[in-house]
Amino acid sequence: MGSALIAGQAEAGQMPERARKIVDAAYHLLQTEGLEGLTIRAVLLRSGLARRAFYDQFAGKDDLVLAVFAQTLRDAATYLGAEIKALPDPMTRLRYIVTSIVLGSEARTDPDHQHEDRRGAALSREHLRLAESHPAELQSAVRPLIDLIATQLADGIAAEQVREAPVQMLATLVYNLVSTTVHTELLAENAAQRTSRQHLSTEIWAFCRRAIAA
Amino acid sequence: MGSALIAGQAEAGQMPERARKIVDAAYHLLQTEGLEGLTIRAVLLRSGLARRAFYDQFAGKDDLVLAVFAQTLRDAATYLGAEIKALPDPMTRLRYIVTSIVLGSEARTDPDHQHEDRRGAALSREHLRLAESHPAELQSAVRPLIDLIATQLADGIAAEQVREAPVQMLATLVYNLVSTTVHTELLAENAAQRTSRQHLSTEIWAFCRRAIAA
DNA sequence: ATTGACTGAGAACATCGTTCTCGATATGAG
DNA sequence: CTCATATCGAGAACGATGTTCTCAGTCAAT
Repeated sequence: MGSALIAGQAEAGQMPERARKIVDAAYHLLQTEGLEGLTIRAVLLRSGLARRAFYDQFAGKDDLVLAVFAQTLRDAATYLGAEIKALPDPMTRLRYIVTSIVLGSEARTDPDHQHEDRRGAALSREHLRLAESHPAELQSAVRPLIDLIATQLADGIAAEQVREAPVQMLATLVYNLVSTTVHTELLAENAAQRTSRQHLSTEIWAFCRRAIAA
Repeated sequence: MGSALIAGQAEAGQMPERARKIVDAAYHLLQTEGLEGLTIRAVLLRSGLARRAFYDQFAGKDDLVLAVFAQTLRDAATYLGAEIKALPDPMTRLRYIVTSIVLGSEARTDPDHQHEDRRGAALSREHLRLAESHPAELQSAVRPLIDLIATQLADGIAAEQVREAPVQMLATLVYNLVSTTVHTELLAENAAQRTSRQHLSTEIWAFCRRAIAA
């Protein structure tokens, strides 16, 4: 489980094939090399395209990052949205969403997956910069996942499991808390005094649950 | 109130004068120009020092940012630590700390203060990058404020106002939530559909209060 | 006064995002 | 089939940045 959170090849959509190839290259580069490795030159090298082709499809690097952002979150929301259908009530669903984001690819030492955090961390890092330079685009990129959370919160309010509050804002708080904390904590941890991921996931959920509970 | 949160000239400490001048220049540059304006060349221009002098005092740009980070948070912790002494119980103190961070320089239109968010936003933006490249140094830079929060949480537990939980982790969660959310929200807001800062501060505190309450 | 370490000023280098140039290739009209 | 025009790949070029290097000038100690 959780692996589909990061599976995402660019879906067919109405995106030109060129753009799709570029986003795929960036997606993979972010995963293996981190944000520092995501350069236009590297993307072009990996996608086999020309410089010109890139600037035909994207307004600039920010535009590309935004596209990767949107795709990752769209994939995650789609995957989680399907997973939680089987769960009985809003609170359980929220817990599943939150812990899935924290646990990500299950913290296994599997070398195939050890880099999967990097894209998430990189995107979190870009969050604030994009919020400053492209607020509208960022908001719409994050919307799928925020909306998924907000929907569960609204259902939770209806079921009187969640306190009455602005769901959009509550959802944003939850998302920000989870995404930035996860990457701060996980990156800061020395293998030695390592807070286990499972433990972190439990604590974050306890925090969120109390914060939103009726 | 709140203005001392960002007053900070570099305090005397055991820091060489050269380093202090550089940090001061960076501090001010970050405030007026934002992260994009913080370049080594600009710092040198503003401080009147030579390139060599900079690399004598700091290992690189990251080292400088870390120093600004540390100073800002140390100042904030010192200021808030003094302010809350007058307050009666841990929960009230926590509320004061949280809302002070959110409200920052009181959201006034005072042109002297309108840029004060920029440094905070810039530092938040650098948080994750530094967490990845200099985890230990970052942690010690953030420690003063985290510790201040953790102390109130511990007092709160003793007074049975706060649930029993790992205070250090709880403090980290609160700090991350507040700092990143504030800057995400405040930067994303169009002057039109603007969530008022006061409102945001109330919501965040409600969120935190419930998350930590006994 | 001479030597030697230190240091200021900035040239130089590598890398980045972005733009520009140019020649090849493809395409459509006559 | 030929030629004119548009399209596009390949990469040079530009400006900015972080970092390192060079080279005098300065200042202190012997």
